[in-house]
Amino acid sequence: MPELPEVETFVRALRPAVVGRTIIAMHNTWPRHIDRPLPGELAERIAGRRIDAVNRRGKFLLFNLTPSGALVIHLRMSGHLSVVERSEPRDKHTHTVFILDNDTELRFRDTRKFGRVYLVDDPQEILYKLGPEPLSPDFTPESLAAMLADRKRAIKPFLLDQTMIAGIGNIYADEALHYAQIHPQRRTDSLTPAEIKRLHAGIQYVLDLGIKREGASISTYVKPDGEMGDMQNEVAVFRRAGQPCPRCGATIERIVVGGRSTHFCPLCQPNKKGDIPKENVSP
DNA sequence: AAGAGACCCTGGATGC
DNA sequence: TGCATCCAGGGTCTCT
Repeated sequence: MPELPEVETFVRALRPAVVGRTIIAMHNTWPRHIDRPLPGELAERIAGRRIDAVNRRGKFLLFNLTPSGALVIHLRMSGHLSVVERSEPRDKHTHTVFILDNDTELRFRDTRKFGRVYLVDDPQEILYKLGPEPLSPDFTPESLAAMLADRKRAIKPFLLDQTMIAGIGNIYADEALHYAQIHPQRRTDSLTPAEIKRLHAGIQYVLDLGIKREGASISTYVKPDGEMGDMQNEVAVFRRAGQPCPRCGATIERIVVGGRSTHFCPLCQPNKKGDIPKENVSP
């Protein structure tokens, strides 16, 4: 499932293929893919606009358009974007297509159909609720500490809350908590300064590694070119229940927290404040 | 504030 | 072999 590193991988791959291209038409076979405006109106309005930049905010892709506006895409569970020759046959799950001015097209394939497309004047219409970018300088241990102290909930759903921190999904939440040796059900206001520092480092470490490895091909995700990412080989706990923890060898468990399957090591992520076996402290 | 549950979807896994 | 059923998973919404 595309999270921040997977979306970043799409952005980097698409950028050279679409920047400077003009969209000449849009085709859609699944109207619910288009959040706003109505599909017919989007097709009419987007034709003739040029893509000037491709960026990411949280898990959203942003295509800046000239003379105005932005195309915003969220891939949700199974979305995939690629730019291919128009002559290439379309996959049956390709529901939205932007035809470009050089005989290529930007294809939005989405098996689960949860993805969404928006054409807006100002992306803030969609993005205003998002929390900070976890890899930006304004995300610091201090800013994280302030957010955590302010509420009383389990840390795992906190990490998945896009209004707190933008871009973390189920894989990277579990991995960051394992890195930081924090139990997923720990209350946000119970974390010690040392734990918060480790969590901050863990979030940045796993997301950065995810980007370097071009995403985790664990369920359906593949890179824009159809190849698998490499992050699935670096994963310590996610979907590894029953297997040994790479840090301490204990058996990884799966529980449900906030309605999401959650994977953790019961030995190096104990559910007690500060209770970390000293032989298992990470290097 | 925050948790629980429903909803949207399909393919893969499991059950019979 | 084949059919029915369950489940994951991000985000949004409603209810408590």
